[in-house]
Amino acid sequence: MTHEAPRKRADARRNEQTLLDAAAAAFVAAGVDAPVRDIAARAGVGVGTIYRHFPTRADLIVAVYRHQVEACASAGPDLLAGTASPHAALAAWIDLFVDFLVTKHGLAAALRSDDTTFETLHAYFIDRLLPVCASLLSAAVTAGEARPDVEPFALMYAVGNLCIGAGRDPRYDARHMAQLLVAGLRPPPPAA
Amino acid sequence: MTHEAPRKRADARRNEQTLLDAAAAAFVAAGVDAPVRDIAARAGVGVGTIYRHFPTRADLIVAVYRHQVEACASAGPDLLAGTASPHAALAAWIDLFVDFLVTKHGLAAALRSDDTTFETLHAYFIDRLLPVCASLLSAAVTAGEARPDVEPFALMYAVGNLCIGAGRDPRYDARHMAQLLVAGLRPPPPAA
Amino acid sequence: MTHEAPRKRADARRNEQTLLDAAAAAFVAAGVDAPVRDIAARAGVGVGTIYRHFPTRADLIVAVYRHQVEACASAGPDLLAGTASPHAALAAWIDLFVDFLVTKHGLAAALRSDDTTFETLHAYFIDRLLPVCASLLSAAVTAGEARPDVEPFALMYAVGNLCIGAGRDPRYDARHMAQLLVAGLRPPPPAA
Amino acid sequence: MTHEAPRKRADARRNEQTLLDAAAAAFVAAGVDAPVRDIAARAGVGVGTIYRHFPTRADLIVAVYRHQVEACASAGPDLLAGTASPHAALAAWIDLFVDFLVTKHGLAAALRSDDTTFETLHAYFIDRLLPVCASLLSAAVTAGEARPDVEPFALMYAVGNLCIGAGRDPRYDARHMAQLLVAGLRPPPPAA
DNA sequence: TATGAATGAGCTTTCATTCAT
DNA sequence: AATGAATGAAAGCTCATTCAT
Repeated sequence: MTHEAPRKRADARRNEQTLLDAAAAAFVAAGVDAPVRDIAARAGVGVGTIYRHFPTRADLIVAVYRHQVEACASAGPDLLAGTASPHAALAAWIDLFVDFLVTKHGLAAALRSDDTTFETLHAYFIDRLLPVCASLLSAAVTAGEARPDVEPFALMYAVGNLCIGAGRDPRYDARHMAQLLVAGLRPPPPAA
Repeated sequence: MTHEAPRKRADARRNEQTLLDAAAAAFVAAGVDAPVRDIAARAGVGVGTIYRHFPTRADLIVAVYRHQVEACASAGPDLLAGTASPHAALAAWIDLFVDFLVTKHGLAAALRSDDTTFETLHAYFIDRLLPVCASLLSAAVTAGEARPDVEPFALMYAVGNLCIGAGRDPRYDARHMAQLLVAGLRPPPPAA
Repeated sequence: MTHEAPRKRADARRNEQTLLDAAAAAFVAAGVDAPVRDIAARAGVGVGTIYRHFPTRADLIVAVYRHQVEACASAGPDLLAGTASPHAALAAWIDLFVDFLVTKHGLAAALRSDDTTFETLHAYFIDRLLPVCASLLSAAVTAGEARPDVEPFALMYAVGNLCIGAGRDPRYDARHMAQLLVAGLRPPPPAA
Repeated sequence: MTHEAPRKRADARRNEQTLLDAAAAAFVAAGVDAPVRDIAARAGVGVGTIYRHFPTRADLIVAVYRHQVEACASAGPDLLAGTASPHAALAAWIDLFVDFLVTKHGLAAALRSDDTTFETLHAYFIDRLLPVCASLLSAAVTAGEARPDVEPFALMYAVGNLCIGAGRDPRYDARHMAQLLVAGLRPPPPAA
């Protein structure tokens, strides 16, 4: 309502965006545990500023990838609605998820790190994406297109794992492997 | 005369085993990049002793896991000979491989690390196990029990990845997921 | 506004001077390859601070001695102008140079070290002082007061060497020996 | 008198000679502070053997160079007897001394090191060579060919210094500089 | 609120030296 | 007497994190 407050907020947001862009760039170049100093330098700010905005590294990573995680989350229902079969919808969604992860150097590995710094990060991914994955998987199970003995958590964890190190060796195609895993979800044909 | 020389060697060997045990323990606790100091402390020796026996970290890691890698490698042909179908043999071998990896906390992750220290380690695994995996997979393909479009390297890499972080979350069962992947190898049923 | 920026810089500069003093003291006590940790301890700072200000050891050494090297360099022309003969001017300048070196315990030795860390240091000395020495020597040669077969580089190198270890043994007077060397520069009297 | 003792002594001497040769080689390759291990390896013995024969590094260095130091020492009187003038004899002897030092990489520097390990080494050189230098210098003074105000110790120390680092820079010729110094010993011509 | 200087823990690696065999 | 395995002190360097300005 006053002019002051909004203006400040706008400035702050611009500032924060600069930080996020810098972090994203640093993450691409050196992985998600790029030195704080590098990020600060890219953003043209002091390290203190980063710590003020993002107290832990997980906060920063989450902020950097929030948009894309959200996009991935919201794609779930659309795919379910617009794809021929629930299994195909699940496969397509997994593809999206893998695409996201393999392009974020080091992110998949960070999700598996036992460094407690990354617990928050892990939790965020589970929080936002697990329900989506669960509903897709559940639909497939209901349609008889997937075994009922696979938990959505395990599936997501597995797919996340398959993305680790992807891109470092041309002989390894994470997307292909993830699709193999999804294919494996189909109920085995009745042993005639 | 014949007693003298061996005696020293026996001691040295015992000592080396102590080192390997300590390293294994440290690897479990802190991953394969556990500080050399920690390993030395666990073994009750000075750091110099570690460097004397294992000049590079890769030497140490390979030594720690050599026995089990060799056992895994030699199990391949036996399984192929003694199992009902090639696909079942492959599944059984993958099970062995996963069993090995999931009990070596941090090893799977190290295999994916881009730390150059681990290149030798990675190479050793590929060297010893890839041919085994390849022959099993090839037999399955020949028997019409597996798609021909999956490279053994990719399969091993994927299975290795699935083992990362296993045991940290009870909701994730790496063996189960690996078997899903193997199930996904089966040729898709002809779309009748 | 004009006060803010300078204040920080003033502090930093004071700090840097503390560092230089500490380094100078450490160099006296333990030579110019005194452990970084020692220097930091003397200055009452962490090692990181040293690395921040002086990324390489050569940077630190040059900084420590810069003032005096510059003073020595600028004294050359003055002496040439204000002294009775070119040879006397050269002798006086060499005296200055020796005075500088002998009071910097360990510096002369470092200039001769084959440790690559010191290459930059050596280069700096040559850069700043060699031209000065050369002009003095050349004037003496022109005046018929010095043999033409001695290169300024060799002369400086020799004088530098004569200063090594000076002060450790009371029976050795580097200045005296340097003057002997300068005396030896005079052309030999014609063998009548 | 018995056969045993002499034989043993002969063996021991041979062994020691092997050590000295190895040390000499290591000194050439890596200076007089070459790692003990290198020397042991070259000699094909364990490090313990070196320590048994030469408790301190100085002992080893002295032993390695003893022959040559003795040769240099005994050359003094011969030169004095067989050279035209005492000054020329001194000059020739300094030449011998410089030749010796510049071919022993790092030796001149070790003589100036303030590492207490090398005190013995320094003492040995002074012990054996100072009297020789003193008698040559004294003869030159007596003949009116050298100033009386230079102590033999200082002269030797200076010449030793001039040899430091010789051979590392082609622009520096230690022998030339030493001869300059010796030339400077001549009494200045009477200021007519 | 932003800055970036300072801190110091932590890791690797090298050798001189000791001492059990 | 010889061996060489073991020891561990040292030293360099890198960041994550704090905090005075």
